[in-house]
Amino acid sequence: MGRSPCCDKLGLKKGPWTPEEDQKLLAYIEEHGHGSWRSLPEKAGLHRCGKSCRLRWTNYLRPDIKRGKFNLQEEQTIIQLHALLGNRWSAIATHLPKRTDNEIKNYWNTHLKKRLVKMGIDPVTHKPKNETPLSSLGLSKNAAILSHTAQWESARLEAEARLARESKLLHLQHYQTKVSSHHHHHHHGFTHKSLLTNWTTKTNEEQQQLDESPTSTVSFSEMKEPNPTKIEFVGSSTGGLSLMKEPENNDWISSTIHEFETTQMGEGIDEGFTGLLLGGESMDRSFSGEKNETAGESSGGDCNYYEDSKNYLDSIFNFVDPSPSDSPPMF
DNA sequence: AACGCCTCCAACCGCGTTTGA
DNA sequence: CTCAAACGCGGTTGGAGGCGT
Repeated sequence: MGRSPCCDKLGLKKGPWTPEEDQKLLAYIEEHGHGSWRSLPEKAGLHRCGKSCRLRWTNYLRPDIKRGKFNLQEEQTIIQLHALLGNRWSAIATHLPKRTDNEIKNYWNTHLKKRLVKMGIDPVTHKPKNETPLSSLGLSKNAAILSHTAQWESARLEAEARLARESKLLHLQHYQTKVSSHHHHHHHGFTHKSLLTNWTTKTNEEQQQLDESPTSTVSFSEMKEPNPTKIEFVGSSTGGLSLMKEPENNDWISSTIHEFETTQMGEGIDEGFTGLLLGGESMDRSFSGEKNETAGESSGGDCNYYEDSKNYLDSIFNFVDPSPSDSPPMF
């Protein structure tokens, strides 16, 4: 089957967007919603393909995007979720509602991945590249646990993605009736705001709280879910992680996350894992600057690497499995 | 000033999945 | 059920800007 023509059509513009184009797209979506991306460019008077418009909107023009530097909690969340989910940027982005998957992906590739590499940690597996010294520190068991958990999470993610899609659909219908009846009553002047970020209907107060917090609580409890198992997102408006909770059989994961939040985020955010990985300049210093590393092992490089890697892994393991004795058998 | 190298990120590309006729 | 169109995702690219020489 052939690919869809998309931008192949002659006369369609590519490359950076001009302010005029942004304005056209913004004005059109504000007025009509995006509807079909395919037909949008023509209606909006843009000489772009729908794909390009969608990308511009979702990655740049959307009014609910938080721009600028990632804070510590966001970095921490990305690293932890990446350890669990891998390069599933859109899934990771659902837990950082004001960040786009593209932004997270870029930030990972340009910053976070490099940090891990400098620590001697494989950014793909989140394991130390040289297992041997760390194995002697008793980490191999934890690595196995993490690997198992990652597999489990991977399967769980499929369900999450399905739910998200279904939820999107439900709320799209809700939105389409709403947008025609009451325009321009939201703050920011975008009636579709909540639809585009969190798919659930929220009160203004709830939405305001979300706007001010790094991450948000996303609840699926309102959904007409055909699956009898109740599934919902849990999290705190004070930031940190929001992961899906399946009370029937996976309660320990959410309690694990909750425990992680209270121990890692609530107090001592500069200590341990956070201080280690997310300490910004201090971190960069301890793992030597971009250009000055190389032969300078004199400042105790290797020992610190192993110790730091151990702390890093411990932190992730604490996140996914803080108290193995209390955890139910997984398989 | 000129040049080369590097970093960053917006945008593109190609593919898998979903939708709907 | 089939198949083309549309959508959404993840990988990759290219150009702008920063920095050092």
